[in-house]
Amino acid sequence: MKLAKAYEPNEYEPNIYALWEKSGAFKPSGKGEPFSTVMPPPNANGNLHIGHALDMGLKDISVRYKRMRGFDTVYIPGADHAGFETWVVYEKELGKQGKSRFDFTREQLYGQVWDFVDQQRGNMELQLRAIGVSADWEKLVFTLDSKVIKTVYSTFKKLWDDGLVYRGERIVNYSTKFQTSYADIEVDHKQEKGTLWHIAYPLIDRDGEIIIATTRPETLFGDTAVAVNPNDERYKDLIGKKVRLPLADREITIIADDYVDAAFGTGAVKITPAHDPNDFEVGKRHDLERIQVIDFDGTMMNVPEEFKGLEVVEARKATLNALKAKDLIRKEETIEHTVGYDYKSGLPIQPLIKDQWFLKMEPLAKRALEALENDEITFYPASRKQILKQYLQNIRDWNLSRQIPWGIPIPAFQNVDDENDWIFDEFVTEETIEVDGKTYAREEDTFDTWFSSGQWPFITTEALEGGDLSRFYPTSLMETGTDLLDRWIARMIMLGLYVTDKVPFKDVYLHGMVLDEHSQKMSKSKGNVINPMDSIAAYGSDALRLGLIASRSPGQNQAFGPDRIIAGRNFCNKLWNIARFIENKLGDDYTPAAPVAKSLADHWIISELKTAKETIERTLDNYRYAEASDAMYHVIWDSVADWYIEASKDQDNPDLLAWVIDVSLTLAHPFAPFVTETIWQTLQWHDSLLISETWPEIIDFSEIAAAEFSRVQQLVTEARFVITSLPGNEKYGLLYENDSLIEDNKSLIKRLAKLDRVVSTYQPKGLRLAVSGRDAWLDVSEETLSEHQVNLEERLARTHADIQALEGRLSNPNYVEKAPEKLVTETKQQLEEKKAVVIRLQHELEVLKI
RNA sequence: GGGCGCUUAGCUCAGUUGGCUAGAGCAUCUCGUUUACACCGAGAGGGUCGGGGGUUCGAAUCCCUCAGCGCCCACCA
Repeated sequence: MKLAKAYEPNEYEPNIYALWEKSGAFKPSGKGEPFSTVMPPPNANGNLHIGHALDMGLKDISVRYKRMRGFDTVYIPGADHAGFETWVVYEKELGKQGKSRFDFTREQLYGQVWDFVDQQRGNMELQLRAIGVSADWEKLVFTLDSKVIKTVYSTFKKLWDDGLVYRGERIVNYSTKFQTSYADIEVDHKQEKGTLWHIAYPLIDRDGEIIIATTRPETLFGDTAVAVNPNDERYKDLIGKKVRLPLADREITIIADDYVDAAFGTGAVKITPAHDPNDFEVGKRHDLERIQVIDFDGTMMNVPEEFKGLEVVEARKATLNALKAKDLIRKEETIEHTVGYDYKSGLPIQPLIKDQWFLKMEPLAKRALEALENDEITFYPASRKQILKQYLQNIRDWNLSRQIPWGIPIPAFQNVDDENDWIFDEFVTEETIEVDGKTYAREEDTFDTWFSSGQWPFITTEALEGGDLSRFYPTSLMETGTDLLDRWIARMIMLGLYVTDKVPFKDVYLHGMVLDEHSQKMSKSKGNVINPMDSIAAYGSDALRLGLIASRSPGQNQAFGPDRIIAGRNFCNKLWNIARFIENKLGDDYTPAAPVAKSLADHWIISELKTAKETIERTLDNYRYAEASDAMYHVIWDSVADWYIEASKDQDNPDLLAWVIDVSLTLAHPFAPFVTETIWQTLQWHDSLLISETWPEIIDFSEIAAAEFSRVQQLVTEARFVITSLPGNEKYGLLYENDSLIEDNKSLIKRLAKLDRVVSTYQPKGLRLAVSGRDAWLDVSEETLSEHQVNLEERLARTHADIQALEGRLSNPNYVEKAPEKLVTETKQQLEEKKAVVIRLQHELEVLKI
């Protein structure tokens, strides 16, 4: 088959993917040591972004590489119902239809979102295929599959039985926009300027007032105390006295608590247990009443009529106005403080009291810490392990409840006659159940998505059931974004250890964010988003993958622009054209025989491929993808294309040429799977799939012959350099004296250096190629030669400087004694070579002067 | 307040046990229609590796310090 002049990825990629999928190449072989990785399930609610392309691409490189190296390999794909994330998207859809969640029952909503997600999912899975992931699709797990729910429930039951799960009234981070609570780590903290208002609370039973300082005056209606530090002399005799709460016309007591910092504000703090986590704690210590004044929809409640129903922002203004009217504001100061925001809506998070299911994290974190101490998991980059440890050391209990219908229902029921009587039951499709003659009502909340995601490795490998993938647990590699270190990685480790007694993965690779070409975060609003599907359509899947991994190191955010994709595209085309040349050279009826190195170039290219292969192995074994890709790129472009192909136009060795293309394609396959497989399929001597090939074996070659070829290269490079610096563009001949290397490689050198002729002579003249270290001259005219005197002198000076540096090093006794012997020997050798060059150059200059 | 990271060529970045003349892609300049490729070939220019100090025979790499940038965590109202 004849190849088109340029590689057109879109013509081949879908067919190649279908070929792989149909052949069963993605399935584990059942032979060899297991290698497994689990896809961080993309949200089933939309399109993949560039970060997915990076994430999936990196993993796929490892998977393809390990598969070729004979591991029993599996890449388990997934899709995430993405509870809250999907819910937000769906609620927006409802809004467009003029409806709200309150128009439907929980079952109706669940069904509707299910259908919505079902439509989106197919699209997402097609995109994963376009990216080229070699995942075992038959093993795909959706986070709402029954087996997921079953495992999640059994884990919850175990936690319940072990007393690690509890229901409690706590201040939770609440999104009034989406009407659900968040986990602590989902709150976006922003440092900003705010106002600290000093407000006078009049004393009762005596004259005077106490001035409190607050940034949230609107919560004043919920105050149930004023607190001061017990050691604060200013307020000592006020402790226990009562004040009149302005506007609310209620009496509250001044209490003493160590929590209060006498140096901050006025040293007196209003205590609002229902709307501030610290005040909540103070309230517990002093047994204070909790008055909720902000409703779950973000409007005021339990307040005087004029404030009722106001949004928080409005309520603040109204409260301040009312206080001003009564002349109770003593001072306003600007302060820097941190405000928690809803990461999704951008609105402030309201701390509100709610009964929620919590998980006691300390015992779980303790085991995770032990595993980290014991180096049971290797992190790439290593520094993230320390960060994770710190997180685990300061861990807080995890709020598992979400007030959204889209998710896994929490399998708990409450006795309708006794609010403290909760039982575990999986019969969540019923609103009420009867147990022991008592009626129990279903918990309406669902689990935080990350509670199920946190069990992903042992769920997907069916480690608990001993399914046919259970041999892959613990998984080999977990690869995801750095931003998921605490919300996902930490939880997988903790829950993995808790449920299976094993760490869920051996290696963790964390990649940074893909930024735009000016190092700005990509976002729809900035309009700087690179869509992976657009890139694939324009340049091909391999180009995108090559571009994304180039020069990227773990954990580091990195800029990315079209230049890199284009460089990847160009490489694919280069590979394509190497193949075209070889196909043309070998002909349609070529059948390969055992390759044997004949020419110097043959020995050299085998040596080059060997070095590259070893580099790729060493780097890929340590997930240094960029370096591996770089080694692959350069051996193919620089060594195979620029030198070996050129040399083979002069001295051909068909069997070795076939071997070189095969090895090149195999080495490149993990990085550029589509183009390499496409080419493989067109080479008529293959009837197999490249994806299922084994990693190349290097054939015999002579180091000496390979080194000889390097010398030919040196001479050619020197000749090219000198020729380009000469005026005009005439062709020159090469003269040489008694040099068998040149003699034996005459026509090769002539071709590579584009010389007119190469002839042996006893009377050399012209320009000596002194730096090449050979007795060779370019046959140039006397005029050209004298014009080149300056050039020669420059080179002589440079060589002298090199010699000085080398001699300096060798004259240092410490260097000679302490540096490795090999290094010292090399230095000596270099010195000798440089000296020889000087002699040649000097001789040349003398001749010129005559 | 605590922690982490970054600062290397015009741009974006590699450089993992300290060791040849510090690399890549893109960009720039010169030349090139050679029977794979202009999505190309040949060649070139461009860096006191943020500043200062230290350890070492030897530092982009290790230590200290200063400066600038970025991120994460944390209940100071």
